Amino acid sequence: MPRRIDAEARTAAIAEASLRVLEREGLSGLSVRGVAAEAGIAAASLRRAFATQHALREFCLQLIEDRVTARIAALELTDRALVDALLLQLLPIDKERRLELVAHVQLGVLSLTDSALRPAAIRLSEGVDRVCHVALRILAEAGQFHPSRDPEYEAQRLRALLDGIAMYGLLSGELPEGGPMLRVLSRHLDELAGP
Amino acid sequence: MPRRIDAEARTAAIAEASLRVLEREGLSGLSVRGVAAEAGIAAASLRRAFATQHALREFCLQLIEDRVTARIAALELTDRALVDALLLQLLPIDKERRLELVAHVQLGVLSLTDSALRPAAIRLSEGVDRVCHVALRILAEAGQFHPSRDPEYEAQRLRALLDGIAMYGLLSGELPEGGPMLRVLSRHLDELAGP
DNA sequence: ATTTTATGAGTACAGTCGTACTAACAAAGA
DNA sequence: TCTTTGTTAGTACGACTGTACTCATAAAAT
Repeated sequence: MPRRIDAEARTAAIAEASLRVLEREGLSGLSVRGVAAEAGIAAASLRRAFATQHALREFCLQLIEDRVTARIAALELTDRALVDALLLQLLPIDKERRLELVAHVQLGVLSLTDSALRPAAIRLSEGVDRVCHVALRILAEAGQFHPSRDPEYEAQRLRALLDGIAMYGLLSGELPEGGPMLRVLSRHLDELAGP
Repeated sequence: MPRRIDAEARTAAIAEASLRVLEREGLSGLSVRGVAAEAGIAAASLRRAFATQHALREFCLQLIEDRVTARIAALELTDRALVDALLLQLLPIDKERRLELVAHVQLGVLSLTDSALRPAAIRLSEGVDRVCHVALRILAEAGQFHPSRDPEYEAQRLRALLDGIAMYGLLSGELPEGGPMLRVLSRHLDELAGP
């Protein structure tokens, strides 16, 4: 009957505008009017797509996970090269990934004091965990993970290392492709092949 | 002549109230009226101590550094036990350290979009770096850092690992003293003694 | 006792916030 | 063509924000 619109595309466009606002202005910029202006729509239209601020914030976290997942799924590599590419998707090595990461930590920090947002933040965190586990399994299948090493320990260590490198990259502005911090990650992965 | 007051104690009390507010309510709670109420003083008095919001936020970061530094200086341990204690001061293992860390990341994330706050945030970050370097030097002097290892690489790796564990601890609520994440750190330090 | 200062409480201003409306308009299905 | 739906734009409300005042009071130094 009526004016049909692609609701999914709308919400996705709004959420992507939200990520841009989050990176440029931070949490305080994630307002109804601000996001609507960034998305180029009326505030009332945004309000139709997301009835509350909480719904918008929650969907932003979901979008980040979706985007990272999609990029990872599109990787056409194997073995160590795949592991490298996998982990790089979670680090601020360029503008696109930095955008996601800034938005991610902004909402993650908000979730520390906004209990309603914690489930979504924890879900995203578990996704990072899964990536680390998968990365180590790929290394193992490629024979680049020494049998004497403890997979669970290494997974948790890799996860912490990854997060720490990401935080460093965010604070220092950028993570140059061949820079010292990425070399730390690469060297760490190298060592996993030995005992 | 006049009613003399301990300005230092006043600003410190205000900043400590700010940290409590930051942990309980997050960045949006760090308002003039909110902090003044938490500190039990009039808003105008807070405004006398800190003329702008930026001054207050900056001083909070400074206070965090001072508190951690003071705790570290008070440690009366040696060798590996000192290193353990040193690094634990930067992790959310109890309420006091969690308070500091939550406030730290809140302001750190704010500094991503508030360039005026970045110098202070970077200063605090460099303090963490120094702690990591010192920790490795203590290990080396205790003979628990294998000569074949690269000190600079290990310092950066330790720093990222520490930050990552801290972030995990914040998100998961608490870091139990003998929990898996602290065992990761301990085991990592163990490995530094070998080649 | 007088002077000097910081305090507390209060008021004010111009913004922004989330949320909730209304009303006019545009487009697609029946 | 008519109906249904989503769009804009605009308004409104109460609450909060940073900043900037006033003013009476309490306390320390002279």
